[in-house]
Amino acid sequence: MTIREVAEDAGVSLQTVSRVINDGPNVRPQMREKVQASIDRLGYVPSLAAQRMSGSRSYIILAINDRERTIADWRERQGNDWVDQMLLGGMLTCAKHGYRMMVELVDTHIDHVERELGATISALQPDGVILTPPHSENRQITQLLELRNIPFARIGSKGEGAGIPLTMGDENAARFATERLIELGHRRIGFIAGPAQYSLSSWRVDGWRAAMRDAGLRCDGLLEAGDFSYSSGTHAGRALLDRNEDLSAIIGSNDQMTLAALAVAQDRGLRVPRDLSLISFDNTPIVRFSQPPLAAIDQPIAETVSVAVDRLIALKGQPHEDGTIDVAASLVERASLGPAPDPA
Amino acid sequence: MTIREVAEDAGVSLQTVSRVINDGPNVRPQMREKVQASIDRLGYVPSLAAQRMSGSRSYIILAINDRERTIADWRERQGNDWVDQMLLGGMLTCAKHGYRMMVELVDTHIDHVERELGATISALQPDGVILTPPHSENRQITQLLELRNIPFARIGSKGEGAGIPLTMGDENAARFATERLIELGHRRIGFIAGPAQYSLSSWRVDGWRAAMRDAGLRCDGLLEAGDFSYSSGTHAGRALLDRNEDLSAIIGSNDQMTLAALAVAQDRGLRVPRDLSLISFDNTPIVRFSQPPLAAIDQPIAETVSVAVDRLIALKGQPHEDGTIDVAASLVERASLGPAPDPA
DNA sequence: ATGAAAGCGCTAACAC
DNA sequence: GTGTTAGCGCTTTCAT
Repeated sequence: MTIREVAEDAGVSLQTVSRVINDGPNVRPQMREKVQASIDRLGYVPSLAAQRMSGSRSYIILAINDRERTIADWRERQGNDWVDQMLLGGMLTCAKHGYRMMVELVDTHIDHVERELGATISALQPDGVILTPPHSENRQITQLLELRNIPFARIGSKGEGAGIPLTMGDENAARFATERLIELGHRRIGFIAGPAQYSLSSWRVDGWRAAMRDAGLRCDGLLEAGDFSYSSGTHAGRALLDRNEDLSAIIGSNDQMTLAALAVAQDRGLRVPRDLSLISFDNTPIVRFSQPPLAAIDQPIAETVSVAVDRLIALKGQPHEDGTIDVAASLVERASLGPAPDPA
Repeated sequence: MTIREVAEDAGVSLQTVSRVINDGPNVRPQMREKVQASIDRLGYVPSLAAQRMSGSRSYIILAINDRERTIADWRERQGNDWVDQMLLGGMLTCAKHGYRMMVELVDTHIDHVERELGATISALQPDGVILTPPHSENRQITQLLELRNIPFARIGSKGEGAGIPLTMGDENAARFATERLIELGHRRIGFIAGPAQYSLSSWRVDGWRAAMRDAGLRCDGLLEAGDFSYSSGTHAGRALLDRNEDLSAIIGSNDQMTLAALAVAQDRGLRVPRDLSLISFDNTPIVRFSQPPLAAIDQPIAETVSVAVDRLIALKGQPHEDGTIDVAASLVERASLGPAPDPA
């Protein structure tokens, strides 16, 4: 089935068929209908490769994830569904526009980034690329894409520069979680930050700090940083509890670290939420199954990716001018969240 | 960067470069080296679209999943990592061969299957397709692929016919799980089967039946069927417990149903594993977090998909002759598994 | 062992 | 509004 056969069938030129396919101008409605009828009857679908070849779009959006972390997540089977949520938002929205989403894993820290990504770009020639942390702020990557003139979205990035910046309300989410704890009577609220190479780590800290400050509370000794791993959460949890006898709540910057903090607390005989409340970030599936289940800031990954795809396709290469797009996260309350213990 | 520039740079014809790229014959080692040097230096990577256009392979393997079920899993965020495991096995193995994996969701039960899948095939022109249950045994789909001459793998399917059949040791796994329970002293072992439209449902039943028979045990009243949903597991669990006072173990054909059976048992005051042992199928992430964690047959999805990709690429369109490929599943023992209660 | 020519299916640019 | 022409980057013949 090629465009030629459709043209013959409809008794028109290739070009007219092409115009119909691409919703081009200068086709009489009547003609359009006739051609469309042939297309439908013959079950014709244009070849992506041929469309790409003739200089038009490739109809492919490429989503890029951190290779090492993603593979580790898959192998460990901890239920992290980041990729699934990306696919949910990305594939469906791509499909809506007649695009396809492809997923690619790219190493961050090695020096081959350019070669690795460059090769993928050359092979696939995607119409748009979606970068996720920590790639979103990798200069090598953003520069490569800018240079090659590939529109891209940066999830978890706010900087000016090229590419569409999108965030998931990190600062507000942290602020809101903190405010909720304060509302429940908590005064000493510890915070386990993510690693510094993720900008969102510091945004979350900012939100927490702001809420504490607004409530007239001090943050001294209440901040620890981890690297998103369970073990770093154990370490941070211990440090916070060691240092603060009066600690009554902890906000962790992801689920693994917060689960670790939960384990530390329970090891020390603290009851959650009676003695200690916990709020996590991410809301991956497993937090519903801890004892008690963890309250968590839900990251709207699917929607963010969906918005990114929409923008990428709508922009068609024109630069994005509207500043950072923020898709708000929300707090899912669960049993790990309770009123502050009486100041006995 | 096109093949032309490489040819000029190396001072050879386009053809020679093409031969080097494709490991073709009739190139002197010396020439090959020279061209490869140019390729490396210029960072040339052939365009997938152009390769496809000129009649050769598309270097794309398409993995097809059930649309409704997959989207439901993603939305519900129950931690089902089937797609992730497919990607783990599929993407990495594709990459090893210079291929890409694309994921596509296809509706099973509607009559548009042919149009829907046909359109995808026409657009993408994949070099191979991987079918997962229940698509693996959908005649409309297999016939379409056969007709279009697209090599495909059928996961969870044994029939003769076109396509490479692959299974995950369903019968043996069920048999082994049953034998393990018998070894632990269990005599009355209930089985919750999956829905009939999945062949693997009956294979698993067969394995259980065979093990029971070999041990001289009867199966009467011990079989219930669900549809893989939690609620169907609740129903089946109740029926089994209602009917069999002496029931001491249940094997469920997937995690959701087995978790439901666990809840039913606990609702009735049964302690697991003291009063009732449970073994599940799938071993998705959440079974580690139930109380107690569920012993489960681990489905080697990643490896199975990896094998499928390998075969698909190796065969290059020649028919597969070696019969069903079986990738063995294994039992992961967890706290839901214990000795049978004393026949007090 | 290498090169030249033809064409894959489509769209852009131009003609009418 | 519609048709014609050229060419995208590559691999396939086929010549040499």
